[in-house]
Formats: sequence, C-alpha cells, structure tokens
Amino acid sequence: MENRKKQIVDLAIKLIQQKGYVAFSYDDISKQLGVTKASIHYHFEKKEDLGVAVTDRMLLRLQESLMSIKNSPASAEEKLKQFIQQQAQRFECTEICPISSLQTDYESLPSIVQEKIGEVSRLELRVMKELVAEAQAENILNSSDDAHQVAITILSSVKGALLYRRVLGDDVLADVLNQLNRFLKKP
Amino acid sequence: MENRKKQIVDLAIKLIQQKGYVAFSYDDISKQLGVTKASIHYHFEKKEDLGVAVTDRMLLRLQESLMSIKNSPASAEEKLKQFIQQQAQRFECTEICPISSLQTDYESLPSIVQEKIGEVSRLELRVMKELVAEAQAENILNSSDDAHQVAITILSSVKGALLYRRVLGDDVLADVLNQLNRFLKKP
DNA sequence: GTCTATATCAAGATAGAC
DNA sequence: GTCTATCTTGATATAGAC
Repeated sequence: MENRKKQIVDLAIKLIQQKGYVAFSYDDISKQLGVTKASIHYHFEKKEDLGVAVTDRMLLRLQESLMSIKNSPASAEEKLKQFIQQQAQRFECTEICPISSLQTDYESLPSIVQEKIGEVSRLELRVMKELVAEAQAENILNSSDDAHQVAITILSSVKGALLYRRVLGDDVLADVLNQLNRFLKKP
Repeated sequence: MENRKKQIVDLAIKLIQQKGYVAFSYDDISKQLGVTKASIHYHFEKKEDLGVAVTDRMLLRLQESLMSIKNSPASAEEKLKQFIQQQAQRFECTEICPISSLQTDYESLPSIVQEKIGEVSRLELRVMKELVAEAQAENILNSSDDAHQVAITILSSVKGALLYRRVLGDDVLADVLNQLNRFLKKP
C-alpha cells in the first residue's frame, strides 16, 4: 500500500507543525494510524528517512502552489495576496509553518534534512521575490524598494506572526497581515 | 553557591536559543559545567523547575532592558531603533530568540512554563507598543497606523528573520531590519 | 553541594513470525 | 505489509554516600 507512505508523511508534517521534529515520535504516528511503531519503521527505517520524505513533500507542495499561482489569471496584486493568504491560512491556530518548525529544530536535524530545509527556504524566498517583482512591475508596489528585501520581510513577519499567535491568540495573524498590507500599499 | 544556579539558568537559555526546550538535556548542561547530571538535579529537581527559572529570568531581562531604555535621554526614534537592535543582535548567528524557541516548543512545555511564556510575550509586545506610540507622538512614525499592529509586525518580522538567518545566512537579518526601517519611515 | 549509582521510562531501531 | 518481541540508548529522576 503506497498510500500508507503518503499517510505517514502527511501526519508527520502535521505533527511537525504542532510539536516539532524533535518532539514527535514514531509512537505518535503509529497510535494515530492504529498500527504499531514497527510498521512505521517498515515504511521509513529511520527517522532521518521520514525527515527526508517530509522535506521532499514540502518542496513538492511549494512547487504546486507556485504553479497554481503562476497559471492564475489574477493581477500581480491578487497573486501576491493569494500566496500570502495561502501560506498563512492553511494552519490551525495552534500550528506553525513546518518550515519555521524545522528551522527552529535545525541543530537537531540530520544533515541531509538540514540541506533540504535550506533548499525549501530558498525556493520559498525565490517564489515570494518573483511575486513582489511582478507587483512592482505593475506599479502596485513601490519600485524603489528592493524586491529581495521586501520578500524576506513579508515571509519573516508572517512566520513570526504564527509563532506569536500560539500564545497571544488568533488576532495576531490578522493584525500582521493587515499592517503588512498597509506598509506595502504606501506610495 | 547561589551563583551556580544563575550559571545553570544562563546556560539553559543559551541552549534553548540553540536547540530548543525539548532538545536540550541536563546532560548538556552538566558536561559544559564539568559536573554531573545529579548535581543539576540538586539545583533544579525537575526540568519543569528549570523551565520556570528560565522564563522568570527572561522576564527580568526584559524588564531591565525596558528600564534602561525608558531612562535613556534619546529621542523616541533612537529608543525604538535601540530596542530593536538590542533584541536582534544579542544572538549568535546560529541562535534564535528564546521567546520564539519556547513558542515553537509550546505544546511540549509544562503548563506553568506555558503560562510564563505567555506573560513574557505580552510584556514584550507592550514594551514595543509603547515605543511605537511614543515615536508616533513625536511624529516620527505615521500616526494613522495602529500602534499595536505596528508593534506586533515589527516583533514578528525580527523573530522570523532570526529563523531564516539560520539557513539562509547572515544577511537576512540586516535585510529585514533595513526594509522595516524603510516601511516605518514612509510618510 | 557535589558525587556515584541506579531506577524508570520512552524513543529509535532491529529480527523474525505471520 | 503488519505484527510481536526485543535491544539499545539516552533522558528524567531518585537514593544515599561523602
């Protein structure tokens, strides 16, 4: 059952969003799937293997949402908003972005997973930068700002907001998205 | 030796900045101090007790840097910049803010520590909000923005930047601080 | 106050039956 | 492909000697 593998990876990502790479265990996964730890080890011999599968899947998801936005007929402004919303709102209010979670656990990650999370982060930044540049070209954003700097600032503030939301409550994300909008809109 | 206690707490904070609450162990601490695990347990019977001492110390540090800024003769603009710099630059480039680290590990924290990290986060936000409001009063920042929203956006972006810096390298923080400055300066 | 020694437990991991 | 059973390791934690 090749579907089991996907099921395990998806669950692992969920757990990483909730408690992080170090804190989640094969026991967590096996209990939620109603099987034994050993059967998880059958699909992913070592936690490191599961970690690689997780980051590969994150890469894939990012590429997919990149594609769906590139093919969208919306304006640059719409696309940018769409992407930010998409990134921010796919999480429950006690969850954070899995990229942030793995960045936080960076020191404890197997080195292959460390490299993969670097790859994911760079792709994410590249996508955001393209969207910003596009919006600048359409004169929706101030062209005197550096696209790269704007992109990393947007990403940082959204990811940071998800962290604060955990303890300060749900408004935090809305507040930051709103303020970000105001910053970007200004001439 | 009451100094040992402080030494342990400081080291714990350092480790939390490097690998997080879940990942650091009494063994890490005892090795770095050249004593045994058991002697750490003498000072802090349970990890939870150390966690409480850590968050209490974080609260204290925040209050101290708050005082030093309040008593500073600098302009509101200077104070704001100073506080942001202070918060951002006290970390090595592979470290993140201990508040972010504990927010990430939130689900795994003992409930007393969960409450404490909420307290710390709220104080941090209150301080930032006061500094923003002061800068608005002096007409350095746009008064049409909501001080609360600006404050949480600044905090989120700085904390997020520290996460990305880990994998993307040192410029990230400089880029975000720079862009934040541009956002804030605009009329 | 720091030590040795040890208990306990959970996690990652493996072997081999079905 | 999933199971039971087992091993190893590392972490939290405790008891008691010095």
